Amino acid sequence: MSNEDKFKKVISHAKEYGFIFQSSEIYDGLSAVYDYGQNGTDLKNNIKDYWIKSMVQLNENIVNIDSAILMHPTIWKASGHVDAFNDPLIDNKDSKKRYRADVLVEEHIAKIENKILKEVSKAKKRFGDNFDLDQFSSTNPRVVGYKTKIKDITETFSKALESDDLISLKKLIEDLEIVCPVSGSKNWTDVKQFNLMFGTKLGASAENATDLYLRPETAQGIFVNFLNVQKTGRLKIPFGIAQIGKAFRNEIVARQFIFRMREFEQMEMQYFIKPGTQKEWYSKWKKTRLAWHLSLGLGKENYRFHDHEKLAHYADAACDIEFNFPFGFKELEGIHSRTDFDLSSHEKYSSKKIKYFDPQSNESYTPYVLETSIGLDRMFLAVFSKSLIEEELADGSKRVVLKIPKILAPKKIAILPLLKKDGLPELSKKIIEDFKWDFNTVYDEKDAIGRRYRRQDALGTPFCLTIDHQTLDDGTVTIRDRDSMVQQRMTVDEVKTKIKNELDIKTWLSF
RNA sequence: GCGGGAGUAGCUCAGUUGGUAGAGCGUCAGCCUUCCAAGCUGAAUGUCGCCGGUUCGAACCCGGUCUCCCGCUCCA
Repeated sequence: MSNEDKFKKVISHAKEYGFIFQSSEIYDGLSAVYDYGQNGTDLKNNIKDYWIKSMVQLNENIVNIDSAILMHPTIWKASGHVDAFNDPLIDNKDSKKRYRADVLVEEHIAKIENKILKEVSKAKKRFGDNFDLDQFSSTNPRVVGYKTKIKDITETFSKALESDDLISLKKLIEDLEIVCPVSGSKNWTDVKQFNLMFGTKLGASAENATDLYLRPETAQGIFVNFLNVQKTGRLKIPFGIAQIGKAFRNEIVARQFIFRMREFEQMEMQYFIKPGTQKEWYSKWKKTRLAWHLSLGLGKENYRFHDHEKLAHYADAACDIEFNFPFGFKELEGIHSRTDFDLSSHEKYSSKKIKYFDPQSNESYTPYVLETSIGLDRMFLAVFSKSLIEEELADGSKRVVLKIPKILAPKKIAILPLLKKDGLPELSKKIIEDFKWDFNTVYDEKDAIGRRYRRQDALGTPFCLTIDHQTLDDGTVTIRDRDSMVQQRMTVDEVKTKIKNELDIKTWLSF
């Protein structure tokens, strides 16, 4: 099966079995927005729970918060998003390629700088030890010419950028005769400004409303609450603040099902550390986070690290944990060493002191931050797509089964009376009463038992309990395992113990 | 945003040069059945993505639009 076919099956299975629906479907849908259905919500909540347990419950120095989606607009200036999430883009009409207009100009400048370097190295060869760089640069006519050119371009360029003057930016590209690297043509469209943040308004009356953004990431809610949490929680560095929540990005192109959505959910943890210790914490969290993924048993070969070469403005080291999605290896989680960029920046913009006082060393400092940030929807897609298996059985028949890690399965147990008579349904319901306090339990009496097993397979239910006449006599039931299809007869108490063992969080999360 | 493909039942899809919509699977009710789908009987489910146009008549032709998939592009 090709990857594309496989991906299509993932998407239709997700819909058919109540995991994911397109948002507003009866109104033709809303682009790149999806709803989680009855089973998808269970799975998603179980993923959240697995993450929270691992990150917060098992770490006494990591706490959980839930900050608001709406935040003070200045936060996004301090965080850098107002600048960084605004891209001027331009298309080449011949090659149909799109470029960032500012990058085109920057690359052009870099080319001129290269020419200077060439001149310098030529001169170095010629003059040997007598070479005086400063004197050469200020007197060589070619170099001086290049330098003037760069100065002129930079001036016009930064003026245009600062005032968001898109017309001048286009004119600059035309004047510099920048060509498309692909088509080689100078046939450009106008420069268009794209803002990746969703705008909204605070205040019901139009004239007094304040412009706000829906948060493009959850991290800032943690940074701006750093002191609140640290002081009220009496937390000592190193400590972490975790948060699960929605974020919004007005992606230019949102694609690949729930991989890139306009409204999505992040699970983030910001770990506050002493400056200078970021390298060791970076590698420690890389290890821990990968181990968390591997604990689910989706296959070691499906994960890899991808180190960022071009670092974001806030980072001094960064990498992604990539997962082998049906459309290839793509980012699933980011691990970033964010330095003190965010806290310092908020200190500056808010004019409030944001420092940590270390009682042991008696010094006060701005903590460094190590971030782990995972896309919850991507994690869902990773689990779901890798779990969907179409296998051929010994008798040649096919079976579609969702081999979701059992700890994450939306429904844990299906109670199935072998026959719809002789008191078996009634007995089954009694057993459900017993199980439903501890496990998400479902009941099904319709159709042949084999068909019911397959139905549960398609939903990923790990255990099926079959109630038959022998159950009436001696209280034993048949437990059937989703993955191996093996059946065992045992008492209800033994079943309980078995399931509790298999779903034991301690076993899953001990790594 | 550009290019390509697509949209008909819950899912996968068929539908003749334009004549008022079907199949398989699934679902539901019942029968049969003592442990792994594809046994029997019956039933429900569609503004043929949406809007407009052409036509006596449109799932089909034309225009627009929305949505999805792929490639490019973008992606803290």
